[in-house]
Amino acid sequence: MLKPDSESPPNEITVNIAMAGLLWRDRTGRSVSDEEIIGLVSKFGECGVFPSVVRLTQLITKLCRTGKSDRAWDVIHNVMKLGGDVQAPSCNALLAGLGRQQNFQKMNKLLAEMKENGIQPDIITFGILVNHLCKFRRVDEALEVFEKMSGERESDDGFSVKPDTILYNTLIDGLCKVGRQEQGLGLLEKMKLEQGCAPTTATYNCLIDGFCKSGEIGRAHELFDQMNKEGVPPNVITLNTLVDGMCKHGRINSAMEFFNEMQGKGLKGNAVTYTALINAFCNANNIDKAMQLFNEMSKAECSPDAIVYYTLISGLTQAGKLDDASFVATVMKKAGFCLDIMSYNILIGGFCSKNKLDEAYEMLKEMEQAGVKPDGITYNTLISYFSENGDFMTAHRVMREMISDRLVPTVVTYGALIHAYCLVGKLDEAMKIFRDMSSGLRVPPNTVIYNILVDALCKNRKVEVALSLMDDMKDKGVRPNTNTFNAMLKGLKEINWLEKAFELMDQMTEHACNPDYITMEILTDWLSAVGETEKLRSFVQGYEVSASTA
DNA sequence: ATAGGGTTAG
Repeated sequence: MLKPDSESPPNEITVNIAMAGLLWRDRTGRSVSDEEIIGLVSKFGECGVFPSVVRLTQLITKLCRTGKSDRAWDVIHNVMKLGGDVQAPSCNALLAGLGRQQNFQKMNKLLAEMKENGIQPDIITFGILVNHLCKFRRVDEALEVFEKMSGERESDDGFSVKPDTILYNTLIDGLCKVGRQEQGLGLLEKMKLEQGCAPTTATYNCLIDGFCKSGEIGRAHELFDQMNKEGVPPNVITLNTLVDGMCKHGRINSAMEFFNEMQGKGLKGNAVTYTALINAFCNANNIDKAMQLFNEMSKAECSPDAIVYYTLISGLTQAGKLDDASFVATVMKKAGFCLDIMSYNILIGGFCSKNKLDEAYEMLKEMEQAGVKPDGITYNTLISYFSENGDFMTAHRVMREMISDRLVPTVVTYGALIHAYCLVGKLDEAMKIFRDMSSGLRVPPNTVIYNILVDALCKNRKVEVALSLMDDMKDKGVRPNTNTFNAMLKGLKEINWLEKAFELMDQMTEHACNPDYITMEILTDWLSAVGETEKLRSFVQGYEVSASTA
């Protein structure tokens, strides 16, 4: 390694050349550890020689990318301490690293230290801060940074860096992603008033998406009209955002109409457009139309990608058309795509639900040949299939395979077994698994697990045991939901334990568990039969009884 | 900086 005390005195060039080599590998091809490079920087630094801004930034970036942002922090501080010239790009690299770790405390600290050390942050610095805050939905803090950067607050912590279009777009997107699109509109007006911050297609796309996601399709469409009027050209993302928004809010026909209208105007769709539409038609049980759109793609010179294939395979599987689904999988492979784990899982689940175990095994074999490892969901699907069919031996065997495959059974794995044992009336086995998972196996049961058991216990007239499970939930901090109470109330109705039912109704109110139509079905008959309609009336008061069919 | 699929237990 180069030493500061070699014949010629070290200078910036020496350290840069040394680092340039060492960041990758040294002359002999030996890989050099990060610590050696850090040591080098430190050694040179003590002689007053520092890497260039570019080299230092490269080192910081590398450290952050390999999860060593703590060391990156040390390096920056060391260079500062030794009097080296640290500039914004190096700090930005560290900020980005800290941002990926959601370490906002340190990000703020770094910003403060930049100010202390006279390092002028740039627009990128604030871009990183705002971007990461928005990504983790901390939009109010992002807005604070935004106000601080331009020094609008007239306080001494302003930085007088002017925001640009990208920063505005980031903020608007952040606001829209948390449902604050109205506030996003406010920023749109603000940026129009500023120099060099003209709204772009992306600005409108973010806003349109915000209104689409909140179901305000009309407002979204108004924005679309507005951007056209202002001469901001819509692009395929604008098109897709609106098409998807319409599809997701039950307006498939409007979506098709809009798509056709745009195509007529020369704005072509792409695979994303077709995914939205195919997905919508599958969900609306219109497989024919979905297939038709799929076939139209090649004519429109828009070849399907893996997601389009997945969407179709998933839709066909859900419609029970397994033959068609595996045919599409074949076409997909012929087109040069590989099925991913989700596609395999969908197909395996589909074959299991059709009781076609041979085909399911064939898929397993195929995925092994394709080098796609089964994951927890694959195993859970199989465990669920075998348990549901009463083959508990095989179910347990598959679970052991799962474990030897270094996968951890989850609450869903145990849930499948518990549910199946309950269905065949083997409550003892179910309770045994429940106790195992919560004690030794360290898989905390959730509401679903408790609901399966409470329901089964009540159906088997073991109401007292079910009640004790509800106490257990309380102890463990697992929140009951409407289904829990429904199961319990049904059990209480069977044995006509009225006082306990009243108690539970009060608890429902306390837990803000809205009664649904099942609750009402149980209570209406029962309470009117025993002349307690008044109690029922006061119970439903203040609730919107949901008409769900779940 | 902006658009699409998210599969397993009640």
